[in-house]
Amino acid sequence: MTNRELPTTAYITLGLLASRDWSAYQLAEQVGRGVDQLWPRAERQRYNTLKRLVADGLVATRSEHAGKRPRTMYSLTPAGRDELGQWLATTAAPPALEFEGMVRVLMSDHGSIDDLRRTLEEMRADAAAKRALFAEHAAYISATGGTFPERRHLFGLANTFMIGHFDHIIGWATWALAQIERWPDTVAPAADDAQVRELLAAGLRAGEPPRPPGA
Amino acid sequence: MTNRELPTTAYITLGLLASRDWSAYQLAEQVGRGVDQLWPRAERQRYNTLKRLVADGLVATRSEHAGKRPRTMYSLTPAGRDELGQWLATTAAPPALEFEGMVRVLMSDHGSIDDLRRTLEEMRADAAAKRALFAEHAAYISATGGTFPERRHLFGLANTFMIGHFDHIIGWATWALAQIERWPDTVAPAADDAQVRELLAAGLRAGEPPRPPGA
DNA sequence: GATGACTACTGCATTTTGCAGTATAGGGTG
DNA sequence: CACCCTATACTGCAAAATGCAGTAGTCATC
Repeated sequence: MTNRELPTTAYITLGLLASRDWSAYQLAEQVGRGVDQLWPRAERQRYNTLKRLVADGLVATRSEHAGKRPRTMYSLTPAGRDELGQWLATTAAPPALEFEGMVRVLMSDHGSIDDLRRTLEEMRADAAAKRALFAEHAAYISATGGTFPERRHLFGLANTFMIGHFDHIIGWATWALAQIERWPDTVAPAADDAQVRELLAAGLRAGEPPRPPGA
Repeated sequence: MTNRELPTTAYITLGLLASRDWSAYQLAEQVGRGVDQLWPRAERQRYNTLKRLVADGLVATRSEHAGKRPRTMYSLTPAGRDELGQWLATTAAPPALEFEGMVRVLMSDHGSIDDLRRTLEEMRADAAAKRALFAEHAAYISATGGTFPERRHLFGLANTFMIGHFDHIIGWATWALAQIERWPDTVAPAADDAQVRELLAAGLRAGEPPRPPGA
Protein backbone atom coordinates (compact mmCIF):
# COMPACT_ATOMS: atom_id res chain seq x y z
CA MET A 1 0.00 0.00 0.00
CA THR A 2 2.97 2.32 -0.35
CA ASN A 3 1.56 5.28 -2.16
CA ARG A 4 3.97 7.64 -3.70
CA GLU A 5 2.61 8.91 -7.01
CA LEU A 6 2.11 6.25 -9.67
CA PRO A 7 3.66 6.57 -13.13
CA THR A 8 1.40 6.89 -16.18
CA THR A 9 2.25 3.33 -17.22
CA ALA A 10 0.48 2.19 -14.04
CA TYR A 11 -2.75 3.93 -15.04
CA ILE A 12 -2.61 2.39 -18.49
CA THR A 13 -2.38 -1.00 -16.79
CA LEU A 14 -5.30 -0.18 -14.49
CA GLY A 15 -7.27 1.03 -17.49
CA LEU A 16 -6.79 -2.25 -19.34
CA LEU A 17 -7.65 -4.31 -16.26
CA ALA A 18 -10.83 -2.27 -15.88
CA SER A 19 -12.22 -4.03 -18.95
CA ARG A 20 -11.21 -7.60 -18.13
CA ASP A 21 -8.60 -9.78 -16.44
CA TRP A 22 -5.30 -10.42 -18.18
CA SER A 23 -2.07 -12.28 -17.64
CA ALA A 24 1.12 -10.22 -17.48
CA TYR A 25 2.10 -11.21 -20.98
CA GLN A 26 -1.32 -10.50 -22.46
CA LEU A 27 -1.25 -7.14 -20.78
CA ALA A 28 2.18 -6.32 -22.16
CA GLU A 29 0.98 -7.45 -25.57
CA GLN A 30 -2.16 -5.29 -25.45
CA VAL A 31 -0.09 -2.22 -24.62
CA GLY A 32 2.05 -2.99 -27.64
CA ARG A 33 -1.06 -2.93 -29.84
CA GLY A 34 -1.51 0.80 -29.83
CA VAL A 35 -1.34 2.64 -26.52
CA ASP A 36 2.44 2.53 -26.70
CA GLN A 37 2.21 5.02 -29.59
CA LEU A 38 0.82 7.48 -27.05
CA TRP A 39 2.99 6.49 -24.09
CA PRO A 40 6.18 4.84 -25.33
CA ARG A 41 7.95 2.92 -22.56
CA ALA A 42 10.22 -0.11 -22.50
CA GLU A 43 8.44 -3.46 -22.46
CA ARG A 44 10.34 -4.26 -19.27
CA GLN A 45 8.47 -1.52 -17.48
CA ARG A 46 5.13 -3.18 -18.13
CA TYR A 47 6.14 -6.12 -15.93
CA ASN A 48 7.74 -3.93 -13.24
CA THR A 49 4.69 -1.71 -13.01
CA LEU A 50 2.37 -4.67 -12.57
CA LYS A 51 4.36 -5.88 -9.54
CA ARG A 52 4.21 -2.43 -8.06
CA LEU A 53 0.43 -2.34 -8.48
CA VAL A 54 0.05 -5.70 -6.74
CA ALA A 55 2.25 -4.48 -3.87
CA ASP A 56 0.07 -1.37 -3.61
CA GLY A 57 -3.10 -3.46 -3.45
CA LEU A 58 -4.58 -1.95 -6.59
CA VAL A 59 -4.40 -5.20 -8.50
CA ALA A 60 -5.09 -8.77 -7.30
CA THR A 61 -3.56 -12.03 -8.55
CA ARG A 62 -5.05 -15.47 -9.13
CA SER A 63 -3.37 -18.67 -10.37
CA GLU A 64 -4.47 -20.51 -13.50
CA HIS A 65 -2.73 -22.83 -15.90
CA ALA A 66 -2.55 -23.08 -19.64
CA GLY A 67 -1.54 -26.70 -20.20
CA LYS A 68 1.13 -27.58 -17.66
CA ARG A 69 2.48 -24.06 -17.40
CA PRO A 70 1.11 -22.04 -14.49
CA ARG A 71 0.16 -18.47 -15.28
CA THR A 72 -0.91 -15.66 -13.03
CA MET A 73 -4.04 -13.75 -13.95
CA TYR A 74 -4.35 -10.16 -12.78
CA SER A 75 -7.55 -8.31 -11.92
CA LEU A 76 -8.50 -4.85 -10.71
CA THR A 77 -9.40 -4.39 -7.04
CA PRO A 78 -12.01 -1.82 -5.95
CA ALA A 79 -9.10 0.33 -4.70
CA GLY A 80 -7.57 0.09 -8.17
CA ARG A 81 -10.78 1.17 -9.87
CA ASP A 82 -10.98 4.07 -7.47
CA GLU A 83 -7.41 5.13 -8.16
CA LEU A 84 -8.11 5.16 -11.90
CA GLY A 85 -11.13 7.38 -11.46
CA GLN A 86 -9.22 9.79 -9.26
CA TRP A 87 -6.38 10.03 -11.73
CA LEU A 88 -8.79 11.09 -14.47
CA ALA A 89 -9.79 14.07 -12.34
CA THR A 90 -6.21 15.41 -12.23
CA THR A 91 -4.25 17.35 -14.84
CA ALA A 92 -2.23 15.55 -17.52
CA ALA A 93 1.40 16.28 -18.37
CA PRO A 94 1.69 18.30 -21.61
CA PRO A 95 2.40 16.29 -24.76
CA ALA A 96 6.05 15.83 -25.75
CA LEU A 97 7.45 15.04 -29.16
CA GLU A 98 10.73 13.20 -29.72
CA PHE A 99 11.82 13.77 -33.27
CA GLU A 100 15.42 13.01 -34.12
CA GLY A 101 14.78 13.53 -37.82
CA MET A 102 13.79 17.13 -37.22
CA VAL A 103 16.93 17.69 -35.13
CA ARG A 104 18.89 16.52 -38.15
CA VAL A 105 17.03 19.02 -40.32
CA LEU A 106 18.21 21.80 -38.01
CA MET A 107 21.81 20.59 -38.12
CA SER A 108 21.79 19.65 -41.80
CA ASP A 109 24.05 22.54 -42.81
CA HIS A 110 26.88 20.24 -41.73
CA GLY A 111 25.85 17.47 -44.08
CA SER A 112 25.04 17.14 -47.77
CA ILE A 113 21.78 18.13 -49.45
CA ASP A 114 21.29 14.43 -50.23
CA ASP A 115 21.47 13.59 -46.51
CA LEU A 116 18.73 16.13 -45.93
CA ARG A 117 16.61 14.81 -48.77
CA ARG A 118 17.00 11.24 -47.55
CA THR A 119 16.07 12.21 -44.00
CA LEU A 120 12.88 13.87 -45.22
CA GLU A 121 11.99 10.90 -47.39
CA GLU A 122 12.49 8.48 -44.52
CA MET A 123 10.31 10.60 -42.27
CA ARG A 124 7.56 10.58 -44.84
CA ALA A 125 7.78 6.84 -45.47
CA ASP A 126 7.72 6.04 -41.76
CA ALA A 127 4.69 8.26 -41.19
CA ALA A 128 2.87 6.74 -44.16
CA ALA A 129 3.47 3.22 -42.83
CA LYS A 130 2.18 4.13 -39.38
CA ARG A 131 -0.81 5.95 -40.82
CA ALA A 132 -1.70 2.80 -42.73
CA LEU A 133 -1.52 0.79 -39.51
CA PHE A 134 -3.92 3.10 -37.71
CA ALA A 135 -6.27 3.25 -40.67
CA GLU A 136 -6.32 -0.53 -40.81
CA HIS A 137 -6.99 -0.76 -37.11
CA ALA A 138 -9.86 1.72 -37.40
CA ALA A 139 -11.42 -0.36 -40.18
CA TYR A 140 -11.04 -3.47 -38.04
CA ILE A 141 -12.69 -1.83 -35.02
CA SER A 142 -15.47 -0.52 -37.24
CA ALA A 143 -16.11 -4.00 -38.62
CA THR A 144 -15.72 -6.17 -35.52
CA GLY A 145 -15.92 -3.89 -32.47
CA GLY A 146 -12.39 -4.83 -31.44
CA THR A 147 -11.09 -5.95 -28.06
CA PHE A 148 -12.72 -3.08 -26.16
CA PRO A 149 -16.12 -2.56 -27.80
CA GLU A 150 -17.27 -0.43 -24.85
CA ARG A 151 -14.55 2.07 -25.75
CA ARG A 152 -15.07 2.29 -29.50
CA HIS A 153 -16.19 5.92 -29.32
CA LEU A 154 -13.08 6.92 -27.37
CA PHE A 155 -10.86 4.98 -29.72
CA GLY A 156 -12.52 6.88 -32.56
CA LEU A 157 -11.49 10.20 -31.03
CA ALA A 158 -7.89 9.15 -30.41
CA ASN A 159 -7.56 7.41 -33.75
CA THR A 160 -8.65 10.53 -35.60
CA PHE A 161 -5.90 12.38 -33.79
CA MET A 162 -3.23 9.86 -34.73
CA ILE A 163 -4.21 9.75 -38.39
CA GLY A 164 -4.13 13.54 -38.49
CA HIS A 165 -0.77 13.52 -36.78
CA PHE A 166 0.77 11.26 -39.40
CA ASP A 167 -0.92 13.19 -42.18
CA HIS A 168 0.68 16.31 -40.83
CA ILE A 169 4.14 14.73 -40.95
CA ILE A 170 3.51 13.41 -44.48
CA GLY A 171 2.22 16.78 -45.66
CA TRP A 172 5.04 18.71 -44.09
CA ALA A 173 7.74 16.39 -45.46
CA THR A 174 6.26 16.66 -48.94
CA TRP A 175 6.25 20.43 -48.66
CA ALA A 176 9.82 20.51 -47.29
CA LEU A 177 11.06 18.29 -50.13
CA ALA A 178 9.52 20.73 -52.61
CA GLN A 179 11.18 23.64 -50.82
CA ILE A 180 14.68 22.17 -50.98
CA GLU A 181 14.21 20.94 -54.55
CA ARG A 182 16.33 23.75 -56.02
CA TRP A 183 18.74 24.24 -53.16
CA PRO A 184 22.31 23.81 -54.44
CA ASP A 185 23.44 22.71 -50.96
CA THR A 186 22.34 22.98 -47.32
CA VAL A 187 24.23 26.20 -46.60
CA ALA A 188 23.57 28.74 -49.34
CA PRO A 189 19.82 29.33 -48.89
CA ALA A 190 20.50 31.14 -45.61
CA ALA A 191 21.72 34.07 -47.69
CA ASP A 192 18.52 34.32 -49.75
CA ASP A 193 16.56 36.72 -47.60
CA ALA A 194 13.33 36.50 -49.58
CA GLN A 195 13.25 32.72 -49.41
CA VAL A 196 14.02 32.65 -45.69
CA ARG A 197 11.29 35.18 -44.98
CA GLU A 198 8.90 33.06 -47.03
CA LEU A 199 9.82 29.89 -45.13
CA LEU A 200 9.27 31.56 -41.78
CA ALA A 201 5.96 33.03 -42.92
CA ALA A 202 4.73 29.64 -44.18
CA GLY A 203 4.49 28.32 -40.66
CA LEU A 204 2.42 31.25 -39.49
CA ARG A 205 -0.04 30.98 -42.34
CA ALA A 206 -0.40 27.22 -42.02
CA GLY A 207 -2.91 27.32 -39.20
CA GLU A 208 -5.81 29.27 -40.62
CA PRO A 209 -8.28 27.79 -40.07
CA PRO A 210 -7.00 25.18 -37.56
CA ARG A 211 -8.05 22.12 -39.62
CA PRO A 212 -11.36 20.55 -38.67
CA PRO A 213 -10.61 16.81 -38.99
CA GLY A 214 -14.05 15.66 -39.99
CA ALA A 215 -14.98 18.50 -42.34
CA MET B 1 38.44 8.33 -27.28
CA THR B 2 36.10 5.55 -26.18
CA ASN B 3 33.67 5.25 -29.05
CA ARG B 4 30.53 3.38 -28.44
CA GLU B 5 27.61 5.03 -30.20
CA LEU B 6 26.84 8.58 -29.08
CA PRO B 7 23.34 9.58 -27.93
CA THR B 8 21.38 12.15 -29.92
CA THR B 9 21.94 14.73 -27.17
CA ALA B 10 25.64 14.55 -28.05
CA TYR B 11 24.98 15.47 -31.68
CA ILE B 12 22.83 18.38 -30.63
CA THR B 13 25.75 19.62 -28.54
CA LEU B 14 28.16 19.15 -31.45
CA GLY B 15 25.71 20.97 -33.71
CA LEU B 16 25.58 23.99 -31.42
CA LEU B 17 29.36 24.05 -31.02
CA ALA B 18 29.69 23.96 -34.80
CA SER B 19 28.42 27.55 -34.89
CA ARG B 20 30.47 29.02 -32.05
CA ASP B 21 32.09 28.30 -28.70
CA TRP B 22 29.97 28.15 -25.59
CA SER B 23 30.30 27.53 -21.87
CA ALA B 24 28.48 24.55 -20.41
CA TYR B 25 25.77 26.71 -18.97
CA GLN B 26 25.25 28.70 -22.17
CA LEU B 27 25.01 25.44 -24.06
CA ALA B 28 22.43 24.05 -21.65
CA GLU B 29 20.51 27.31 -21.96
CA GLN B 30 20.56 27.26 -25.78
CA VAL B 31 19.18 23.74 -25.82
CA GLY B 32 16.37 24.95 -23.57
CA ARG B 33 15.49 27.62 -26.13
CA GLY B 34 13.84 25.32 -28.61
CA VAL B 35 15.68 22.11 -29.57
CA ASP B 36 14.40 20.50 -26.39
CA GLN B 37 10.92 20.57 -27.94
CA LEU B 38 12.28 18.14 -30.53
CA TRP B 39 14.53 16.11 -28.25
CA PRO B 40 13.32 16.38 -24.65
CA ARG B 41 15.95 15.26 -22.15
CA ALA B 42 16.72 16.17 -18.54
CA GLU B 43 18.88 19.27 -18.12
CA ARG B 44 21.30 17.12 -16.17
CA GLN B 45 22.10 15.17 -19.30
CA ARG B 46 23.37 18.27 -21.09
CA TYR B 47 26.26 18.49 -18.62
CA ASN B 48 26.95 14.74 -18.61
CA THR B 49 27.04 14.57 -22.38
CA LEU B 50 29.51 17.42 -22.61
CA LYS B 51 31.99 15.58 -20.36
CA ARG B 52 31.63 12.50 -22.47
CA LEU B 53 32.38 14.48 -25.62
CA VAL B 54 35.53 15.95 -24.06
CA ALA B 55 36.65 12.46 -22.99
CA ASP B 56 36.07 11.26 -26.55
CA GLY B 57 38.17 14.10 -27.97
CA LEU B 58 35.31 15.54 -30.01
CA VAL B 59 35.19 18.74 -27.98
CA ALA B 60 38.10 20.80 -26.55
CA THR B 61 38.14 22.98 -23.41
CA ARG B 62 39.76 26.33 -22.70
CA SER B 63 39.74 28.42 -19.51
CA GLU B 64 38.40 31.94 -19.34
CA HIS B 65 37.05 34.10 -16.58
CA ALA B 66 34.00 36.27 -16.24
CA GLY B 67 35.00 38.60 -13.41
CA LYS B 68 36.76 36.52 -10.77
CA ARG B 69 34.86 33.34 -11.57
CA PRO B 70 36.65 30.93 -13.88
CA ARG B 71 34.57 29.40 -16.63
CA THR B 72 35.37 26.72 -19.11
CA MET B 73 34.65 27.40 -22.76
CA TYR B 74 34.00 24.47 -25.05
CA SER B 75 34.81 24.25 -28.75
CA LEU B 76 34.47 21.69 -31.51
CA THR B 77 37.57 19.75 -32.58
CA PRO B 78 38.06 18.64 -36.20
CA ALA B 79 37.18 15.11 -35.04
CA GLY B 80 33.95 16.48 -33.58
CA ARG B 81 33.02 18.25 -36.81
CA ASP B 82 33.71 15.04 -38.65
CA GLU B 83 31.54 13.00 -36.29
CA LEU B 84 28.65 15.42 -36.82
CA GLY B 85 28.90 15.11 -40.60
CA GLN B 86 28.98 11.33 -40.42
CA TRP B 87 25.97 11.21 -38.18
CA LEU B 88 23.94 13.17 -40.73
CA ALA B 89 24.60 10.43 -43.26
CA THR B 90 22.96 7.77 -41.07
CA THR B 91 19.27 6.99 -40.51
CA ALA B 92 17.29 8.75 -37.79
CA ALA B 93 15.12 7.04 -35.18
CA PRO B 94 11.41 7.36 -36.03
CA PRO B 95 9.53 10.16 -34.25
CA ALA B 96 7.80 9.29 -30.99
CA LEU B 97 4.93 11.09 -29.34
CA GLU B 98 4.33 11.08 -25.58
CA PHE B 99 0.79 12.20 -24.94
CA GLU B 100 -0.65 11.48 -21.52
CA GLY B 101 -3.75 13.56 -22.28
CA MET B 102 -4.67 11.24 -25.14
CA VAL B 103 -4.18 8.21 -22.90
CA ARG B 104 -6.72 9.77 -20.56
CA VAL B 105 -9.13 10.19 -23.47
CA LEU B 106 -8.91 6.45 -24.09
CA MET B 107 -9.53 5.64 -20.43
CA SER B 108 -12.11 8.35 -19.86
CA ASP B 109 -15.01 5.90 -19.62
CA HIS B 110 -13.89 5.51 -16.00
CA GLY B 111 -14.20 9.21 -15.24
CA SER B 112 -16.84 11.89 -15.68
CA ILE B 113 -17.68 13.71 -18.91
CA ASP B 114 -16.43 16.87 -17.21
CA ASP B 115 -13.03 15.26 -16.64
CA LEU B 116 -12.89 14.51 -20.35
CA ARG B 117 -13.97 18.01 -21.32
CA ARG B 118 -11.40 19.55 -19.00
CA THR B 119 -8.63 17.32 -20.36
CA LEU B 120 -9.45 18.40 -23.91
CA GLU B 121 -9.55 22.05 -22.95
CA GLU B 122 -6.19 21.81 -21.20
CA MET B 123 -4.67 20.14 -24.23
CA ARG B 124 -5.93 22.90 -26.45
CA ALA B 125 -4.76 25.69 -24.15
CA ASP B 126 -1.30 24.17 -23.80
CA ALA B 127 -0.93 23.77 -27.55
CA ALA B 128 -2.11 27.34 -28.15
CA ALA B 129 0.47 28.68 -25.69
CA LYS B 130 3.29 26.73 -27.32
CA ARG B 131 2.17 27.72 -30.79
CA ALA B 132 2.36 31.36 -29.71
CA LEU B 133 5.91 30.82 -28.47
CA PHE B 134 7.03 29.37 -31.78
CA ALA B 135 5.25 32.07 -33.77
CA GLU B 136 6.94 34.73 -31.66
CA HIS B 137 10.30 33.10 -32.14
CA ALA B 138 9.77 32.95 -35.92
CA ALA B 139 8.94 36.66 -35.98
CA TYR B 140 12.04 37.37 -33.95
CA ILE B 141 14.28 35.36 -36.29
CA SER B 142 12.69 37.04 -39.28
CA ALA B 143 13.38 40.47 -37.81
CA THR B 144 16.85 40.00 -36.31
CA GLY B 145 18.36 36.85 -37.81
CA GLY B 146 18.56 35.24 -34.38
CA THR B 147 21.48 33.45 -32.73
CA PHE B 148 22.18 31.21 -35.73
CA PRO B 149 21.65 33.39 -38.81
CA GLU B 150 23.42 30.84 -41.01
CA ARG B 151 20.66 28.37 -40.17
CA ARG B 152 17.61 30.57 -40.66
CA HIS B 153 16.40 28.55 -43.65
CA LEU B 154 16.58 25.29 -41.67
CA PHE B 155 14.88 26.87 -38.71
CA GLY B 156 12.15 27.98 -41.11
CA LEU B 157 11.52 24.40 -42.16
CA ALA B 158 11.42 23.04 -38.61
CA ASN B 159 9.39 25.95 -37.29
CA THR B 160 6.73 25.41 -39.93
CA PHE B 161 6.48 21.83 -38.74
CA MET B 162 6.09 22.81 -35.10
CA ILE B 163 3.41 25.40 -35.80
CA GLY B 164 1.52 22.86 -37.87
CA HIS B 165 1.89 20.32 -35.10
CA PHE B 166 0.33 22.60 -32.52
CA ASP B 167 -2.36 23.67 -34.96
CA HIS B 168 -3.23 20.04 -35.42
CA ILE B 169 -3.63 19.55 -31.68
CA ILE B 170 -5.73 22.72 -31.41
CA GLY B 171 -7.89 21.73 -34.35
CA TRP B 172 -8.37 18.20 -33.14
CA ALA B 173 -9.25 19.27 -29.58
CA THR B 174 -11.78 21.75 -30.89
CA TRP B 175 -13.35 19.05 -33.04
CA ALA B 176 -13.35 16.55 -30.17
CA LEU B 177 -15.02 19.05 -27.84
CA ALA B 178 -17.75 19.54 -30.44
CA GLN B 179 -18.17 15.77 -30.75
CA ILE B 180 -18.67 15.21 -27.03
CA GLU B 181 -20.90 18.28 -26.65
CA ARG B 182 -24.10 16.22 -26.46
CA TRP B 183 -22.70 13.11 -24.79
CA PRO B 184 -24.65 12.45 -21.59
CA ASP B 185 -21.62 10.68 -20.09
CA THR B 186 -18.42 8.96 -21.20
CA VAL B 187 -19.92 5.48 -21.48
CA ALA B 188 -23.19 5.62 -23.42
CA PRO B 189 -21.93 6.76 -26.86
CA ALA B 190 -20.28 3.36 -27.40
CA ALA B 191 -23.78 1.99 -28.00
CA ASP B 192 -24.61 4.49 -30.75
CA ASP B 193 -23.37 2.57 -33.76
CA ALA B 194 -23.90 5.36 -36.26
CA GLN B 195 -21.93 7.85 -34.20
CA VAL B 196 -19.06 5.44 -33.59
CA ARG B 197 -18.86 4.62 -37.28
CA GLU B 198 -18.82 8.33 -38.02
CA LEU B 199 -16.01 8.97 -35.51
CA LEU B 200 -13.88 6.21 -36.96
CA ALA B 201 -14.48 7.42 -40.50
CA ALA B 202 -13.56 11.01 -39.60
CA GLY B 203 -9.94 10.04 -39.12
CA LEU B 204 -9.71 8.36 -42.48
CA ARG B 205 -11.20 11.30 -44.33
CA ALA B 206 -9.02 13.85 -42.53
CA GLY B 207 -5.95 13.38 -44.64
CA GLU B 208 -7.08 14.17 -48.17
CA PRO B 209 -5.17 16.02 -49.39
CA PRO B 210 -2.29 15.81 -46.88
CA ARG B 211 -2.22 19.53 -46.03
CA PRO B 212 0.33 21.65 -47.86
CA PRO B 213 1.52 24.03 -45.08
CA GLY B 214 2.28 27.04 -47.25
CA ALA B 215 -0.67 26.82 -49.59
C1' DG C 1 12.56 -37.59 -29.88
C1' DA C 2 15.07 -33.69 -31.93
C1' DT C 3 14.57 -29.11 -33.77
C1' DG C 4 13.06 -24.64 -34.31
C1' DA C 5 9.84 -21.00 -33.45
C1' DC C 6 6.95 -18.81 -30.30
C1' DT C 7 5.31 -17.76 -25.56
C1' DA C 8 6.23 -15.79 -21.09
C1' DC C 9 8.71 -13.83 -18.49
C1' DT C 10 13.30 -12.50 -14.93
C1' DG C 11 18.02 -10.63 -13.79
C1' DC C 12 21.27 -7.33 -14.10
C1' DA C 13 24.49 -3.81 -15.78
C1' DT C 14 23.97 0.83 -17.60
C1' DT C 15 21.68 5.10 -18.46
C1' DT C 16 18.70 8.71 -17.33
C1' DT C 17 16.17 11.43 -14.32
C1' DG C 18 14.94 14.46 -10.60
C1' DC C 19 16.30 17.28 -7.27
C1' DA C 20 18.70 18.92 -3.55
C1' DG C 21 23.01 21.12 -2.61
C1' DT C 22 27.03 24.37 -3.32
C1' DA C 23 29.30 28.45 -4.44
C1' DT C 24 30.28 32.77 -6.71
C1' DA C 25 28.69 37.35 -9.06
C1' DG C 26 26.23 41.45 -9.31
C1' DG C 27 22.82 44.73 -7.86
C1' DG C 28 20.09 47.16 -4.62
C1' DT C 29 19.19 48.80 0.22
C1' DG C 30 19.74 50.84 4.90
C1' DC D 1 30.11 49.11 3.16
C1' DA D 2 27.77 45.13 5.31
C1' DC D 3 23.82 42.60 4.11
C1' DC D 4 20.53 40.29 1.42
C1' DC D 5 18.49 38.74 -2.69
C1' DT D 6 18.51 36.78 -7.09
C1' DA D 7 20.73 34.87 -11.02
C1' DT D 8 24.47 32.12 -12.75
C1' DA D 9 26.86 27.78 -13.05
C1' DC D 10 27.18 23.83 -12.08
C1' DT D 11 27.88 18.71 -9.03
C1' DG D 12 26.39 14.60 -6.26
C1' DC D 13 23.48 11.03 -5.45
C1' DA D 14 19.42 8.09 -4.87
C1' DA D 15 15.86 6.24 -7.55
C1' DA D 16 13.74 4.99 -11.90
C1' DA D 17 13.93 3.37 -16.61
C1' DT D 18 16.16 0.90 -20.32
C1' DG D 19 18.26 -2.72 -23.09
C1' DC D 20 19.21 -7.12 -23.63
C1' DA D 21 20.75 -11.47 -22.58
C1' DG D 22 19.10 -15.52 -20.34
C1' DT D 23 15.71 -19.20 -18.99
C1' DA D 24 12.22 -22.29 -19.48
C1' DG D 25 7.83 -24.17 -20.99
C1' DT D 26 4.75 -25.16 -25.41
C1' DC D 27 3.52 -26.59 -29.79
C1' DA D 28 3.98 -28.17 -34.43
C1' DT D 29 6.74 -30.72 -37.76
C1' DC D 30 9.71 -34.04 -39.41
